[in-house]
Amino acid sequence: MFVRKATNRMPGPYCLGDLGMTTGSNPIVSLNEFTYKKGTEIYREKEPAEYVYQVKTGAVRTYKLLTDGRRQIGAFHLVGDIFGLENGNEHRFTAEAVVKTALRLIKRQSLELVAESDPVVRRNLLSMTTSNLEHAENHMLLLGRKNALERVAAFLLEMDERVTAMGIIALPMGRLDIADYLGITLETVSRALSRLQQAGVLEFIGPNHRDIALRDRGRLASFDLPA
Amino acid sequence: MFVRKATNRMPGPYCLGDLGMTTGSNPIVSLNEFTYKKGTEIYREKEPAEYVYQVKTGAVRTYKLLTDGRRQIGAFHLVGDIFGLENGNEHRFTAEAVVKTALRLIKRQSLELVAESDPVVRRNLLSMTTSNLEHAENHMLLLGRKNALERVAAFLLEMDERVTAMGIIALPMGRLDIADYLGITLETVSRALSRLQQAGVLEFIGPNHRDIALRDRGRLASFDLPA
DNA sequence: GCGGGGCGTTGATGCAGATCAACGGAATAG
DNA sequence: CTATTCCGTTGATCTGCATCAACGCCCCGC
Repeated sequence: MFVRKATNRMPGPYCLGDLGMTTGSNPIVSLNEFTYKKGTEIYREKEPAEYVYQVKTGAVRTYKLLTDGRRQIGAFHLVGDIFGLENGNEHRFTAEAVVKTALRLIKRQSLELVAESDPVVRRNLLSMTTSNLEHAENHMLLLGRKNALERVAAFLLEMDERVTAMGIIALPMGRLDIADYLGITLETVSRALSRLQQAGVLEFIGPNHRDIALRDRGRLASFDLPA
Repeated sequence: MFVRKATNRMPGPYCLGDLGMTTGSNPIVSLNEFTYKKGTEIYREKEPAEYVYQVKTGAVRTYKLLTDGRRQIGAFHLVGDIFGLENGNEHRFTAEAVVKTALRLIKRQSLELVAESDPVVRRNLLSMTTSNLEHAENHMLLLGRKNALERVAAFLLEMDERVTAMGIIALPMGRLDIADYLGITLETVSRALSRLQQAGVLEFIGPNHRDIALRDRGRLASFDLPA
């Protein structure tokens, strides 16, 4: 039931680049780039946090597991997002590529060195942590108190602000990932999406039902946070 | 069903003190102390964050509400805990006194002023935010993927490390607060506690069933994170 | 000290979502 | 191009927790 397929580790990173997060004239920090195949592990929970990552292409999921395989995805990281930033010394989630994904790697040590002297970088680092905290706080409300339809509606609205090109949400992740993010099952996700489609709130564009056009954002929002 | 009693605001704070968080010789920051009656609001979600608070006595709950009254408590703040620290300008939770509570108030502005020049304070502030994030991340796993018994077991183990005096957990909050923290109902909390009592894992000490002695922490832990 | 509301518990019942199952179409490997 | 596996959907059934209800004790105010 809760069996998960083993994921392969990828070998280490290789290339160089620059730090997208800093503003204007900042010293160069040690940078690499690397590509991960779909489903491969980027780092594992409790592993020492050596790098911070930025998504160049693709998508990443970060999650925690219970001993019997139940999984809670904490966040999806899409193009441009930075993840893997820890203030402690080890990662608190496992990170995997949802699809073929290119990452920019920043050596944590070098980043901390820059932060030491640059108040702007320091501020950005803090505001990243704060954003993560805020997201987690909102997600606690969703996981603790929203019903299935509300969760899926909230998910679509979140993705609508993040993966939309020309009004179409192109979901990189499958139903199981969505389910494990929302704390429900993949069947329940599927049923909720079907209901929203039948209600005329959304439309599936492609044949694989991962491309979604929102037809009525107002009504979708009304499925979340009900009166 | 989801009706909540209105909570009264208390007037502003009055007294002075010192900053418990700083290490050793630090400049004095603007400090006040104030007492809140049981159930009174300390600040409200979306309100500008003017102060940071430290619990001197009592306990505080911070929560978010849905429009129909469903409530998710994000954290309980017990003696010594600091809460209300926001990096943005407004509070993201509502805070209420669980019982009669004495708080130390620190003007946010003065704290930021100190942080500007003092790397130690800065580090402490960051590590506080990180602790909050870590707690929220663990709580997402609980809310998304654990069953009722596992949630209550996890709650007891968390409280065991925080409110224990002489091996006895003295819970300041009622069953409804626990339920809204764990994303279940108060009846389910009560039933889980009864089950744990009958299993010999815990014992109610007083007559009001808020004082609990853990008799078998190992078995309690086995109810959480099951194999 | 006494009365009453609040809180915790327990039982009966209901239901949203989990689980089990089957199917069809699409992506992928060869 | 074809075979195979994966993925999303839908239906049937089950179940853990929510809901509804009742009761008794404790605690608080008077």
